[in-house]
Amino acid sequence: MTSTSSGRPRAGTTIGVIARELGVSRSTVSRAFSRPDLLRPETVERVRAAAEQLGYEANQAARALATGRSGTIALVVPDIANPFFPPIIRAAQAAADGRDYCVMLGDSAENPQQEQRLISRFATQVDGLVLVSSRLPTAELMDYARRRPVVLVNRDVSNVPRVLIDSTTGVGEAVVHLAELGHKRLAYVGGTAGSWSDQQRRRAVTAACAAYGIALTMLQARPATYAGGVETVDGVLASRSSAIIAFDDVIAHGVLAGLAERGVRVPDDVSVVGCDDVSAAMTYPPLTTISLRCADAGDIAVSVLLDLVGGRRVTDLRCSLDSKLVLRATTGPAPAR
Amino acid sequence: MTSTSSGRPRAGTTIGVIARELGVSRSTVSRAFSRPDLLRPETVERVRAAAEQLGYEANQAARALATGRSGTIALVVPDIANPFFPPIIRAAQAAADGRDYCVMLGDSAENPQQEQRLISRFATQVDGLVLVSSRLPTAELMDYARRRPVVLVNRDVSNVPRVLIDSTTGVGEAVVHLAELGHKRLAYVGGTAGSWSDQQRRRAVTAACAAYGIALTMLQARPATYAGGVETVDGVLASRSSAIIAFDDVIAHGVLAGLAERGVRVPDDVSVVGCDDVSAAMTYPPLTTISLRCADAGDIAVSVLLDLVGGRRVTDLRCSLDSKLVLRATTGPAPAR
DNA sequence: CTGTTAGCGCCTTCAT
DNA sequence: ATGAAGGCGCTAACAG
Repeated sequence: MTSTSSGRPRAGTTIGVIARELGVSRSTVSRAFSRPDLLRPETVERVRAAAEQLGYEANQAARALATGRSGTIALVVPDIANPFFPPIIRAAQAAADGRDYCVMLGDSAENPQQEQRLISRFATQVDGLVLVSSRLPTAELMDYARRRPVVLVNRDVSNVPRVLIDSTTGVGEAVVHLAELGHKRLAYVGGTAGSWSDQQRRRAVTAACAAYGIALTMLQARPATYAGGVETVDGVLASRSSAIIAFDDVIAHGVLAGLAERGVRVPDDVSVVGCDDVSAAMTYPPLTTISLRCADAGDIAVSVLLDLVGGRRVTDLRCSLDSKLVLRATTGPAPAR
Repeated sequence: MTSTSSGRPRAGTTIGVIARELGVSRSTVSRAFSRPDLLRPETVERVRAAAEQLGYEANQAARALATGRSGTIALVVPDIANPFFPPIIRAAQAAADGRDYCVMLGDSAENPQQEQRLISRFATQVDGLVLVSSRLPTAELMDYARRRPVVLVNRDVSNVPRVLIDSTTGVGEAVVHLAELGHKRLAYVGGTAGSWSDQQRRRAVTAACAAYGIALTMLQARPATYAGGVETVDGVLASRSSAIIAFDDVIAHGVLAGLAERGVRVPDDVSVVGCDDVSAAMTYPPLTTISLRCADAGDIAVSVLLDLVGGRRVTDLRCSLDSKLVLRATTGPAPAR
């Protein structure tokens, strides 16, 4: 027995049977749900009661066919298992749910072809899409956006609405912090080459280091994973940097592990800063990192998308979310030379 | 410009326009896609070419309305941001995609009410559901399963198909390993109270410790998070255990942090074992942990579900996936008393 | 305020 | 092997 008092939804309870039961037309039943404002409140109530009692559940497919809207949006990400994305997905799903929308999830496995396939598949059956860290060419994204509502996250394409998780301020703070600790040589360990985020961070470190007279070595974790972070350590050491800023927390942890393997102490010998703050607090030693507003991004992206779906014309929306440095245990004074 | 040679999908390309274009009936066009075996190969080819050229995309809603099947399944999890789930989700999505199905994702926020809401919402519009670590009462799950195809992951309800990520063997191996290292007192730090997984692990440690004459202290991280793990450390220390098995890697890391705060060395003073092996390898120090076949679970759950959807009658399927201990850096010989 | 009348785009018997 | 006709369940003018 379920706890609800209604009879269990017998398949095949349509507006038709409710209508017959109540001696009204099917339109009336339909309106009781979609446009109750057009009905006498009393009627609405009667219909709803009958529906409840008969275990009626609207058929979404039928509704979608009739209205042209599915009540569903798509969300595609490069890799669900990368801890950067779950907070975004979670917030996006919650936001959609709050507006009575469902979300279809796609994982492109960092593969543009797969991403394209997913988008084409989804495009025909959702009201709009959120594309996170898309790996697709700009022209293609503009193309998609022209046909259906699209919101980008962490991809800056003019004329398509986008929310950007901006690490600039956080990176700046990190460099200042390191400079104040007396560091003179810094290494940046980049992530996915060419990604919007990586480019942004490269620019930010470059600018900040220039401003503070810090020598900067540009490295790249390949692949952009924990293992890639481990391997990058030789390069870091070769550069004689006393501080490292990594593209993300995962790579930072790889760097940490690589450093430890070689007997380099953190933060005594070398300081390390991560980025994302998504697993940083849950690991030992606690990683000093740049905290990003990922959840906000998911939430906002969906809100914007649903506004678009609702017909609001948005003119080149570009929402930038700031970041900040969070001090924990992996940074310290530069060692004496 | 897109790379495909086909014209861009003009909205409103239906089987009707293809039919007219080719001078055939709509049935023929329809069959070219859904039942090509009923058509002359040559006809199929002609139709497909025209469709391609006109940028035809089947309308899923219409198809769903006509056939009663949506080509979509639902996947609901308690918390996307918990690193245990993404590998499952990822594999499930990939498996669905491979069979041309879409997946709707729901996050219940560990909340049974929310889970119920999501399920009701989804139930009407998907062909089947995968429920991961469901927090719902058994009776209710059976009820749902009676109406639509349902596959459970990590929840053992008889007569509903389920795939269980079994930690028993791994826990056993962990206890043996610890016993061989000379540990006499062990603490188990449990997770979400009452969850299937936690119960299973409790049983497994209890049995193994009994077999090896190890004194066991049962603790519980509350909440079942990193922070909860940190706080549980006082209890661990009070029990004078020299080894700890934690419910999952996240809690294990909390324990690690708590231990470090109090100056307890790992593994010199205390050994720690996690469970899941999902973030364990990507963190420093590398955590000895019980490796679970999460991705397999997602994959299998979806396969089974789609078999069910396809009409195969499954009689009380119960698939159990074994686990194994993975040695890394957080276990060592018991300290001399 | 409510009923009537047409579809939405596709699939599917039933004929041919 | 293909066409004709009806219906899936709902919404949306248009009347009244």
